[in-house]
Amino acid sequence: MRDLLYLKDEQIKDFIEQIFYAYRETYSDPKKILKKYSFGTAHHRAIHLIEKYEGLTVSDLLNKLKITKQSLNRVLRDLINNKTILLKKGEIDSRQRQIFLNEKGKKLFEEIFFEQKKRIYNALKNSDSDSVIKFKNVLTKIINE
Amino acid sequence: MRDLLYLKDEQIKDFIEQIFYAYRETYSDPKKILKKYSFGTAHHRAIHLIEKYEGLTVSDLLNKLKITKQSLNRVLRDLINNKTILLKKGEIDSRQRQIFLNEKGKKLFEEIFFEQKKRIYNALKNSDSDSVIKFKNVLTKIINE
DNA sequence: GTAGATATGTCAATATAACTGACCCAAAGT
DNA sequence: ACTTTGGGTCAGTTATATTGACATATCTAC
Repeated sequence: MRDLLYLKDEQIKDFIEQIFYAYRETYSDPKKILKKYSFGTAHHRAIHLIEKYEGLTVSDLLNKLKITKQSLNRVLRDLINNKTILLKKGEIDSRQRQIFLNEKGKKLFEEIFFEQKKRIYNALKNSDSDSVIKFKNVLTKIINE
Repeated sequence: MRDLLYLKDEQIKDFIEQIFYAYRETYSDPKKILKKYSFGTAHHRAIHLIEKYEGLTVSDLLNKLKITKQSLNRVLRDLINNKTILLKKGEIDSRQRQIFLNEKGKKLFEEIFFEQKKRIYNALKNSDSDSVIKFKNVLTKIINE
């Protein structure tokens, strides 16, 4: 049997604590910028995914965020009113809406990302690629567990 | 110069996305148990830290959670009323309050932790110790950046 | 020993982001 | 034609955080 002595409860408690801190700090960094636009972290998460998965549908976004459509709708409405995103009818299925950042949204994303990437970049720049790969592998396993 | 080609923006965006998922999933698992006691994730985080740092003071907890004392106070009041925690006067400085889980709190913690540890344990059990160490190192760097 | 700083607790109002439940329309699939 | 799906919306509620003001007890420094 594999040696699991390094995997004690105290180690697991550490991870649970650290995952909280990592999330909180990572999403705290761009809050000042968001506030300029009267947006919060809910808007931030949506913008992040819309940039990363350009043209994704409302239900795609719902599945990633795992919130109710009522909650998402408030966020999307704000972003539309602010001219940060635009919705297009789905090409294949015209019931669907595909979501895109417009020019203003792209600029906002870059501003947010500039602040947010610093933390990750600085943490990783002194790590070797093996550490980066292993970090990602473990993170993926935690998510898909 | 070190080769940083593996550290592109798209990789960093992945990490930002994955840190969100990892946090959300890790803290979702015990929500059913918390609900039985009419507690939420705010209570959960407090219980976790009180268990891990037994006897910590109110200001220690504030520094870890990084919320206002008014927010924390609501949580602590709920936990005290529920007889989950108890506060003792600080031994050295009697202005301080040291926080402890009582018997009921310890049982609740174990119940929560049992649910929550599964995800982390299963993710790590098939990883070698090098992966676990490197995962922790990167996570620590992200937090302390 | 008194003045000021510190640790904690509390009242009140507000903001953010989520929830449940009900209902609507348009378009697609059968 | 009928049902299902994707999306939007109204209304009310809950959970968790905020700001600001103020109170009390205790410690520290002079």
